[in-house]
Amino acid sequence: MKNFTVKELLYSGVEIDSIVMVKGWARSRRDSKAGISFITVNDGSCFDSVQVVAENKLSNYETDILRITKDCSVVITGKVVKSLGKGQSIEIVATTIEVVGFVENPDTYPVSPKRHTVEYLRDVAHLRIRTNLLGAVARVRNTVSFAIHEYFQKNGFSWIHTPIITGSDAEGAGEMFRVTGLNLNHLPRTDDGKIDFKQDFFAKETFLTVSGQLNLEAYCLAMSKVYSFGPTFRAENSNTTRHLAEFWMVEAEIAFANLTDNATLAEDLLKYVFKTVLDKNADDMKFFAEFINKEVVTRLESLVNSNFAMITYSEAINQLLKTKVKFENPVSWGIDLASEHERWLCEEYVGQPTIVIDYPKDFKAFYMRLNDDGKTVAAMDILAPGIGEIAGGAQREDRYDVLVSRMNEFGMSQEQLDWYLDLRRFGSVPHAGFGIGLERLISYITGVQNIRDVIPFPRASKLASF
RNA sequence: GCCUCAAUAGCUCAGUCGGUUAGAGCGACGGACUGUUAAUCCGCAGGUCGUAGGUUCGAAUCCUACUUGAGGCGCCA
Repeated sequence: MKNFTVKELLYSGVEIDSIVMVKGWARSRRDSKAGISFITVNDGSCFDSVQVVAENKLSNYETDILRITKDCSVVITGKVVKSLGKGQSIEIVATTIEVVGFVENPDTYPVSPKRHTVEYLRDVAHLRIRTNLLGAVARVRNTVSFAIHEYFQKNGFSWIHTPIITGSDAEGAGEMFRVTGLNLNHLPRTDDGKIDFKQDFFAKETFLTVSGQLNLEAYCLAMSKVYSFGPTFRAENSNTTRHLAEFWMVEAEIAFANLTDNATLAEDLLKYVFKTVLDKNADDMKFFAEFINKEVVTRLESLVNSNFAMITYSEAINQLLKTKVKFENPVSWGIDLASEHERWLCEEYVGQPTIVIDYPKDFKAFYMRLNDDGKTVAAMDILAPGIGEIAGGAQREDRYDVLVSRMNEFGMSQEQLDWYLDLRRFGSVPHAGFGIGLERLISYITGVQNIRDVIPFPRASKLASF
């Protein structure tokens, strides 16, 4: 007898009268005194559950089947029939139902068949996957991840596994977690009382990566089109709906390219991902549209068929100065855009994802290419309504002298990044890249507002359970 | 890190001005009914009111500290 996933049963045209086996978890049980019970079974393969009809002539009807509660694990064998009821085209008339694992204490089982808040479900992250919401998120996350690889692979990019442990403390993207093999109770000291990292595993200070970009640039200047996709770590004590201490980031880097090429690539990638999700996860997206945010489907559909808006920082400042909307943070050329400014720009002024380019050099990273005006750098941020910054990137400074002087402005030691400067000495080319926060992207796609609900087991300040 | 708000049944919440035995919905359990699918109806059980102090004749309610959570800001993806 063939084993089927629920998805195969519901959507692969399994023939009526086929004898099948399906395994999963009971979502609900409803009894009819006519002598039958209805058990819906979900196995995570798709949003919908398959309905199983259990007649009271089954040998374990009284002893087992009438004791089935939400999330008891079951193995069903039976015949596929056209459904007599509404809500599904087919159902399974069971010949056997084996309850593999009952749920102890169904009265206090954390994921009872009722609405739960996402805040509560975070405390039971190991069980929350059995809800419609978190199951749908998990499937979309998978689709997004695979689509990203698919896009790059179809377009000639190589996937580069940039290191997780880094010795560079100059990446500048944020506070870093330390990596050490030292015994924290007996730290070796140098003569002047500082910690002697020469005795540590790597014989130097090391950290978890905050970005694979610098390493990725090295591969870019040999392989032309590269990307990395993996976990990233930031030790910032950020307490928001859009920050995590451990998150996944996609970074792309292209050679012989400028900022426009970069923006085009990012936009094309995002559209591909949106289209793929709409295509593969229509039922999950329908659920988000119904229960989370009415607009998640329509806004993705319209994005796929339109161009992202692009605006320079200077134009953005002009518009922010023109509007009658009052901001907490005063607007003038030279300020870093605050959340309220970004939100107004993409939500009110433009109304869709917006690429802001050419920021003042003073608050952007040292590696961004200085524009000819001497005041701005070739940076770009992609802002998404409801989320804020979803991607950030830049054309890189490819001129050795300019890069060195920028590093000096930032008070950075050349010694530390000598290898990075080498890339400008030996066959340097204009190149550009960007990073996309995977969780922010999923948050935007699904409408699930808190980033902690779109990653399986969130790590954030004071949060490392499970 | 800063600001604001919150913590009462398994979950979501109500609880008036500080006053007798702390309530509802959902869930669970029992029953009725039904090809049901967020079923419906009836019934029953379920509480050290986040923790520790304090004020008071009396505290879920007022005060202090702590813990945890949420939202906003900053940092950013």
